[in-house]
Amino acid sequence: VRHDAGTAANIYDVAARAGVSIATVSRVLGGTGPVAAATRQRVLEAADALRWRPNEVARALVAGGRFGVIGIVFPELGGQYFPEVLAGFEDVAVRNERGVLILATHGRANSADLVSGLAQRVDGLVVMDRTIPDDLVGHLDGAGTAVVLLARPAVTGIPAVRAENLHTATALATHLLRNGHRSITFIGDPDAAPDVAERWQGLQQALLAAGLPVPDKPVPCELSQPAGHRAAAAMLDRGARPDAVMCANDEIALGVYAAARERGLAIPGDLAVTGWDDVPAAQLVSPPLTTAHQPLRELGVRSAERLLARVAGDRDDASLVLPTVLTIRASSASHDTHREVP
Amino acid sequence: VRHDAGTAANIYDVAARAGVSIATVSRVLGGTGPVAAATRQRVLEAADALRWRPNEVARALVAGGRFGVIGIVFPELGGQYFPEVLAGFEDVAVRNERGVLILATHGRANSADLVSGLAQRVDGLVVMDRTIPDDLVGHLDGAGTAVVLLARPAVTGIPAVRAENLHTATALATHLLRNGHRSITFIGDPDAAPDVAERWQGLQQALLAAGLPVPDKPVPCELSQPAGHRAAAAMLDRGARPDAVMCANDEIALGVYAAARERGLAIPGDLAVTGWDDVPAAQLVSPPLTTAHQPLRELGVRSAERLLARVAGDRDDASLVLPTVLTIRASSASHDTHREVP
DNA sequence: TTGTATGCGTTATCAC
DNA sequence: GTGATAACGCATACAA
Repeated sequence: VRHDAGTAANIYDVAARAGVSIATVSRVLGGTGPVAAATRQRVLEAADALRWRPNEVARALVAGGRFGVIGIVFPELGGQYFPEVLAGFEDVAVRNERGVLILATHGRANSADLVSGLAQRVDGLVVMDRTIPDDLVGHLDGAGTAVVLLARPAVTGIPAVRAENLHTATALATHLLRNGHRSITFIGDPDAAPDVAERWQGLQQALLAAGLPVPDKPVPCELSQPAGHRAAAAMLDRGARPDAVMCANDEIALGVYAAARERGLAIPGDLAVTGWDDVPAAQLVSPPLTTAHQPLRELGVRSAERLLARVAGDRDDASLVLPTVLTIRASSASHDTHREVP
Repeated sequence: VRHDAGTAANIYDVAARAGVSIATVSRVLGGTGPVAAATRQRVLEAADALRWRPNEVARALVAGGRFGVIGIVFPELGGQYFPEVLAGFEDVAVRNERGVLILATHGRANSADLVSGLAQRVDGLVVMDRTIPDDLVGHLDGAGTAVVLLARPAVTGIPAVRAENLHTATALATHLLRNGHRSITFIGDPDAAPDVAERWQGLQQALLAAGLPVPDKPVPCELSQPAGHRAAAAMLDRGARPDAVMCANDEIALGVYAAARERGLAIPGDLAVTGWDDVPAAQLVSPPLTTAHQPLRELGVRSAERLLARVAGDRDDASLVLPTVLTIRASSASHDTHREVP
């Protein structure tokens, strides 16, 4: 006499109501093994009446830890970048009938524990940036949780999915140089993410190749608009006035816009600005922002696909680099052709 | 002789290595019951050597379905709105040591099944918009999965968390009327979300109160920038030229900006525009966009908090309405004071 | 303080 | 075609 209220029915309740054994109930719902049509009908009706659905946890336990769930670990969740990656990831997951578990480490000290816990509840994990130490990555993958890395270098035996940074950054810097910008400041923290480090490196290489002085350090800055605003304000207010600033992402660049506007500086007349990511706002602001278009959504899609393949036993550990497209707009034009009255 | 490779160790392996029973191992790691210091030490060392962590699935099975995971169901994942809500939700979850499982229904026909499946793996679920039918909401809550509704009306016994819409929309429309805008078109689909329906209703009420003709239907439009662009283009190209458009959200409004710009129409000189949400881009575009600021992140925070309370047994079913702040910027100024040359 | 035995809800392997 | 029953990995009441 179960199924009073509050408590969900279990397989025994259904079996009793249909007058069969639990084995038969399991066969009917799992579609495994032969069942007489009449029996199947009775079981289905009983399950329906009791609103019973097999318990996923018990199912996962007997399956030896197959959950039908994949996870993704972000450093943060804000901004435009991570949500777009997540959207692509989720799309693939749902298409393949997998649940999606997410975690943002926020630089917490116990990130490794959090991720270890997460790994216990998923079939596989996409790990982004430097959210956890390399040895944990290796251990998780060795312990039966498939792992794919995202936006960071690969680890032996474990594939990474990334977007191109170095060459695109060099090309972007070269574009600025061609437009007559000589002093170029990088705003962003290379230690914040592998992607940022590569962009900074790309700028350095371009300056070196042009025979220009290479700044030894960037203006450190978080990847957010308020941080970009503050960093640019501080820079400009202490009298530093480069020809151009190359920002680690679009949000920083939009913060620079605000700082420049406050100080009556014209873009690109007084200061050329470039971003990275090509967020929707980049083409709406004025002047439209020169940036590098990363396939954000596709990063999520490809990493999810690789992860599902690995969960299914694929041992291919080749990394994947997705193309980034330089997107030139008005914010990086030469001073001469775009001088405006502030 | 377990723990060869590839396979994770279990509690028996650890117990054997430490020379104790599995009960003792369980006690040590769970912190339940008394254990001699020396024994505890041996167990800890064994667990460490085998890199063993208790299996969360088995643990959940024993606990009768307590997973330490909460879930949230979105209609979609794109745009600026959902990610921000998610960020707030995730923050509360992690602070309370809970995992986060997400699902976007994308209007799929089998959404109810997907959500039912999700409910099997979480302690509680925040359900947003009209992603699943009311009776399923009631059933889930009755079957042991705590439920909190978000951005939609409450169901008997189940609380909802929402942001204010009706009064704010009326106030926004009244603001437009005061600025001399007489014909106001609503762009957005009231059937898309309860929030949108209330905004549309607010406009109707304001027009009615002002004794002006009330349009019988809005211009239907998805909540995205491209859709807003298309809808506005179609409207303008068929000669309809209202004084003002009130958009269901900011993304639609930004699409209207693009359509207006293409046609040489000045905002607000030829067409006043308002949005909803106050996304970051709203203050960056020119002219800055008049909108209504919803506490997006707080919607996520509050719904997560209510959910955790319900998971813990709280039966309070009072709903919560968060304040929305009308944010007047230049895009809704009167025609006279802001006429610009296109 | 520690060990033994049972149950959580399901699937799968046997018999029948 | 169908029914017992043994795992799956862990927590815990009960014994010792």
